[in-house]
Amino acid sequence: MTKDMHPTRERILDAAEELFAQRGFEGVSIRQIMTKAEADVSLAYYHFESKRDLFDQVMLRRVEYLNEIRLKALEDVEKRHPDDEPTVEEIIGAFTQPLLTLLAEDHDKWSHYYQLIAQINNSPDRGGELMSRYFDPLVSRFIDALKRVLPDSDPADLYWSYHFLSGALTLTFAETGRIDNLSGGLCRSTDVASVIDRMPAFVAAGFHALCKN
Amino acid sequence: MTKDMHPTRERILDAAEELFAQRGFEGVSIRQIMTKAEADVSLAYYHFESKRDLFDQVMLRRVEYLNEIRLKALEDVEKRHPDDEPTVEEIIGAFTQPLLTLLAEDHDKWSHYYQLIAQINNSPDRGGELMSRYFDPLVSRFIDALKRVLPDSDPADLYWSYHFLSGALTLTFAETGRIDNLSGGLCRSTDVASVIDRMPAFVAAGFHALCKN
DNA sequence: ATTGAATTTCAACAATCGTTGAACTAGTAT
DNA sequence: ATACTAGTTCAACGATTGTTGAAATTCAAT
Repeated sequence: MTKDMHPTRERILDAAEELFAQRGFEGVSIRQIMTKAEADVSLAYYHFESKRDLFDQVMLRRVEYLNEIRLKALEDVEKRHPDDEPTVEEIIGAFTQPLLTLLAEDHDKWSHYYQLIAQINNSPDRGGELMSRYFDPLVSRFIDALKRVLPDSDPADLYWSYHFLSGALTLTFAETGRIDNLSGGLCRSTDVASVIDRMPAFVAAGFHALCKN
Repeated sequence: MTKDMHPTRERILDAAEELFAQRGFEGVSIRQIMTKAEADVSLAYYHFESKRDLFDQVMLRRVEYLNEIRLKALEDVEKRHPDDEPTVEEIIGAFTQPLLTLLAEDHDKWSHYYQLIAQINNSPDRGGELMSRYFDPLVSRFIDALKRVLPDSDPADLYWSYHFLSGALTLTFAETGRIDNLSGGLCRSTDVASVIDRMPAFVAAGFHALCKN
């Protein structure tokens, strides 16, 4: 139990995570967060330095764990192939499946955090900067692995392929309900199992089409 | 010249479009918009009913034209195949190329509007609702065309494939600069030509992999 | 020159914003 | 009992928010 377990601090982070995810940083006030957390407004400034710091701590609370399990998934794939090379599908699976599995297993815990990531990834203002800070070391590790599997491909093709993957993945995280409308209820944004079944195949085919050897 | 050409109104819409795109609806104040538009604060309420109405008019100003040219592109593809069926690549090209061509030809005019769409598409709050209102009639038309080309595919596969396409396309529109960081400058978010060269191939391969006949 | 409508300016409103300092409570160690 | 620290409450600050009403200006039509 090395985790910071102060209960009030955790309640504030939970409330902030949900509200930031739904309405963005500027769309939510400290008062709304503290009302949802059932705590006094001033407690926000006892446990955090500022609104911006609160936002940063919301991001930091879960990002480290995510990067850990995704790195481990990639290392497991590589260990499974001590002599030959893994497939593109296996590497992409290591990138996406840990996230999707968490979401499927405990939707209430992860959905808001993923929605927040979706918003940041598509935010022209500081989205690139924030996503790079939190995820690029891990992403570079994955792209290196893909370079090894596709050694004769143009690196630009690989980066753009990752870009398309990133867009597809984070729109899934946003869970906007649009696919529900569009399909007349046939598909549901929150149906993670359907995404697990389909996204790796879709994305891997895109990589193969673009990053030919 | 049937367009509404009131110059002040257009300047307000231009300023609002750029600021909403960068910082979101709640991240921008009327005063900031009117300062950029070099007009008095009250003029916002002479030309528009409210901040929300201003936002809606920013959206409406360009959406009709976009839907027109994309529908025309699809009809052109279909006219080119009076007897046989067009390819998946052709239909996806009709969906994406008109948008990307506009962006390549007049980046200053369209980039902010596209950034706004990227943000809305990934906004958990009202993103699904807004995107459906503005684009779903057109999108349904495209999915129907794809159903005709892939008659034996599961419709759910088609809707999810479109979902992945939508995510890849709108993250491109966001132009966050992340691919610039990640690739160490090799790729640039604003390089539309690179996207035109790659996205249709990537996405079409995904459709084929998922929506087999 | 005068009317009248369209457009713009100026001043202000109540509400809410992020943030702070001082007082208060609870519990632990001396 | 006392002192100390962590956690919490209360009241308020200056600034900014969306919005409005009335006055001033512009300009074409009479």
